[in-house]
Order: sequence, then C-alpha cells, then structure tokens
Amino acid sequence: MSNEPEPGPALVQSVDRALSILEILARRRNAGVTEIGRELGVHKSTAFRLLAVLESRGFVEQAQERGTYRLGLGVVRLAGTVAAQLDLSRQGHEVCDRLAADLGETVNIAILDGNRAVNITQSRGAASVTSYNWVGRQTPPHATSSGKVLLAFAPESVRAAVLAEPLERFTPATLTGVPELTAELDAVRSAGWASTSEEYEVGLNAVAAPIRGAAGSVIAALSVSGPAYRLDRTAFPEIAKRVIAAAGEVSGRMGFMA
Amino acid sequence: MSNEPEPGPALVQSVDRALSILEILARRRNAGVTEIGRELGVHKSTAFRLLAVLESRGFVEQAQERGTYRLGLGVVRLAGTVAAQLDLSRQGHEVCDRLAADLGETVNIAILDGNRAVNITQSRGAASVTSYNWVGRQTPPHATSSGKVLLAFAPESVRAAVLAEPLERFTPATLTGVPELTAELDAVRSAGWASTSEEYEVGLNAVAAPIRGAAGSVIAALSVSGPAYRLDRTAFPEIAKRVIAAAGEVSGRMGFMA
DNA sequence: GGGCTCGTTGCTCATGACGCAACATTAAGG
DNA sequence: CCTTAATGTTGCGTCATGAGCAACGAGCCC
Repeated sequence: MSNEPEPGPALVQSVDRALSILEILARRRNAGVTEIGRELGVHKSTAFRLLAVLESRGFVEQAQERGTYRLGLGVVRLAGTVAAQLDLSRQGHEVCDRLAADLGETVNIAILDGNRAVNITQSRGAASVTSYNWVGRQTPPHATSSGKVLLAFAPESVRAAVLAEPLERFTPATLTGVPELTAELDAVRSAGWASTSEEYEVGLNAVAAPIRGAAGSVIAALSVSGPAYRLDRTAFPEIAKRVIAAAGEVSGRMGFMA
Repeated sequence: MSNEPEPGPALVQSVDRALSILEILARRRNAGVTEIGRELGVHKSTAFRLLAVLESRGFVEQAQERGTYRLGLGVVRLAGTVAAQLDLSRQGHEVCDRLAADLGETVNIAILDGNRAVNITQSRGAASVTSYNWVGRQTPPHATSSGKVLLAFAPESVRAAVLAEPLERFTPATLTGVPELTAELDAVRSAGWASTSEEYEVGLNAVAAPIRGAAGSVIAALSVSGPAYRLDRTAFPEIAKRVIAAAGEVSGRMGFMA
C-alpha cells in the first residue's frame, strides 16, 4: 500500500506514513491535505489526521492559506541539537567559500554517518558546472575522495564493516576489490589526502583532506570536486596542497593543535 | 497514558509517541530502548518498534554501542530544506558575532512562528553572563524586545490573535494590558526599535530592531540582551542605533533595498 | 557458572488507525 | 447573489495494526 516498498521487517505503519509526510514536505515545500493523501496513497482524512499530530508538535505548520502545510520549526529545533555537525558546518563554511572562490570549483565537507559519507556543507565556485546540491546526501565511501579520507582514518571496525559488504561499482574506474581499496587507503594515510578519478561519476574528479577535532582524531573530510577535464589527475598534488591547507584551517577552528 | 496530557482532539497515538521519542533524544542526546520506554510510559518492545521505523528513515541512529540511540542526520536533512530560516541565520551570524564582540552582550535573531517568537541564532559577547541557549526556544512576543518588533510589524491578524489571548505576566514589569501593549507597539513602529525592561525576566533587558527581506516586509528581529545593570534603560537609545545598523546590514544581505 | 539487565522477536488480542460518507468552507464563474 | 467544484474537517463503524506480554539471546559482573 505504501509507495515505498519495505522488504525489511514490518514497521509501525502510521509512523512510517507520518515520516513520509515530512519527506514529502521537504521535497515540495508546500502541500495540501488531499495532495499529500494522494502522494502517500491514503485517504485524505488519514493524511489530515497524521498532519494534525505533526502540527500539534510543531513539525509541520500551516501557511497563511488554510490547509496548506509546510515543515515547521520543530524540525529546526531538533536539528539544532545535533550540535557537533552544525558547529563543524558553521566553522567550515567561510573557509570553504574562500577556497571555492579561489579554485572556482565545488567544495564540500563530509562526515561519516554509520558506514556512509554524508555531505553537510557545500560551497560553489564560479566555474562550478554542477547544480547538484550534495548537502544531506549520502555517498559510498569507497568511491568518493571524502569517503576515502573518512575510511582511511576511521577505526578499524568501521573500515572492516565497509569492506565486509560488496563494494558497488558505479563506473568502470570504481575500486571494487578489497586488496586494491585497502592499498588505496594505506596510501591515503601516508599522503594525508585522497582522490577519486571518475570512480563515482564519469567525468567527476575530486580531492579531499581530513579535518581534525580538538582531540586530534579525524572528524570530517574537506573536498574539492570538479569536471575531470579541469580537475585533472596531474593537478591533484597541487590541489591537494590547497585542500590540506583549508582542512587544516578548519581543524584549527575546531580546536585542533598541530 | 502519555506523559503529555492532550486536552485537544485525539491524535494518532503511535505517531505522537514517535515524535515524543525524537524530543526525548533531542533533550538527552543518547538513550537506550528501555530508558525511552520508561520515559514514554510504554513497554520497551513498543519503544523498540517505534525506534526501528525512525531508524529506517534516518531520523535516529544507533551510536557505536548497541542499543544506544541518538538523533540522526535525517533530521538535519529536513531542517536543511527550511531554507529561508537557515539562510537568514547564515547571513545574520557574522553580523551578530561582530556586534556581540563589540558590545560584549548576547545577540539573537528571532522570527515569528505562529504567534510566538523563536530565536534562530545566538552570538555571545565576552561579558555575556548567560549560559542559556535561546536557539529554538519560543518566547512570548508581548514580553520580549524581539517579540515586540515582530508583533509591531506583523499583519493585523497576527497582532489580533496575540491580543485576543490573556497576556501572561512573567514579572511585575510585564505589560499585560491590551491598551498599554497596543500603545507600546505603536511606539515601536514609530521609533523603529523595541525594548524590554525586566518584563520577561527580572534582571534581563533587551533592545531589538527589525530585519527586512527583499520585499521590504519585516522577516525577523535582531536583539541585544544583557543584565539590567549593564544594559540600562538610559543606554537604550544608543544601543538601539547599533542594533538598527546591524539589522540594516542583515536586511541588505537578505536583499532589502532601503 | 549464575544472576541481572537490556535488546530483540513471536504471539495474541483489543483498541486505535483508517476509510467512507457527510458536512463545512472557500474560490471561481455566471 | 447563487451554483458548482474542490478541498478541508468531522463522526462513525470496522478490522487490521499497534502494543503488551513472555521468552530468548547477548553482554557484563561477581
């Protein structure tokens, strides 16, 4: 009945539906009861009731017109408590904006979320050709430069968990063998930076370096990405110097002492 | 059965419980299944199942130890879509940090949320004595400087809604009469700034000015708050000049043309 | 090893979620 | 102003889903 097939264990259906509503509103910005009901595949009265409880707790609110709903500030309040991530993104944004303006490419900060990499900030340069917003998006760690940095400096248990799963192929260049990825991560730890050459997306290259926290451990990765014709393998070492410098600056702001 | 009495219409109980879990985790940062069940007043297996669906959608995640849950990045993703607020907070932060450093007090930006004022940013100065984090917290508009600004420049229907409810008294100084509050809001509109003198909290004074958006309407309020012994009534006009200037700068960044 | 606590799962049942139908509200057109 | 259509909201009845109980497994401590 749900428009999202659930091959896993049965979930509390009504809660699942309510969460779907939040995601619908995140995507659409505004929507009415009937529209939400249609998209969810439930009767409008069900949609209305689910919205009522979400509204009573501030997760959604009604816009000026009657019956048009949008996400509410309860969501922002919740996010506000995920303090570490928001702090990192705030400290890193200015540095990333500067680097993006300098290089003209897209600069992201990513953190490890379970065994996935998640982008939490994005700064675009003038020459940036991508309109894609990576913020909040999960990426596979073995195929992205940020992911490789996060993996290389993660606890062994995290790395083992990632290596225990089949490594998905995205392009002909994706590293999918455990020995080659292991060797790559060893090289990342030695060099202090990582790269991806059309391993996640054909035509997309990136270079990343680790951001450290006050305790000295790697807490995030800062990456520069751009089209392969501009961000060419031969340019990687030079770009890496810049990326390492920027990541170092963010590290300093996070309390890291070199 | 819920630890939150619901005098209003019946809500979808299971969804209400799931949302309560999110709020418990927002408050506690980490919690186990049994603990959450206890606090929610439900059996731990119920808590577990509610957590399972929240986890499947990324709203919560398990920390390293098995069975310890915390808010997940799904929440940050959702908040990321409330673009207008986050944009305002990002544009305003630098200005607020500067003013806070200058004046030594606490600087906040607040927006109107229904008929409440909600703080969305906070910058602290060196002399700031408050460790209280106002971000995400709702305050009564009639008793706070930000609230008065937001009310004064809000549509008449919003003002009428606030004035139609009894105005709660927080201190002996709180304005609780409709005629006196109406007069105060008239004065705010004339002066272009608002203040509160121990009306919300004994010993706490604040001055606020409006932030305008590209369309010229007031979209937020920027306030400076501090202890009454330092932020004294006689200093209000001088402080107001600084607050108006900072609010004007944020307004410019939001696209407002004076 | 035993005891305790917590997380997870299977089972059962009754109650709460949900769909239907009716009513209320709003907007647009004649 | 009236009519129509669309959408939001509410009451009712049904049954499937949510929820509690009990059992089991895992981990930790003595």
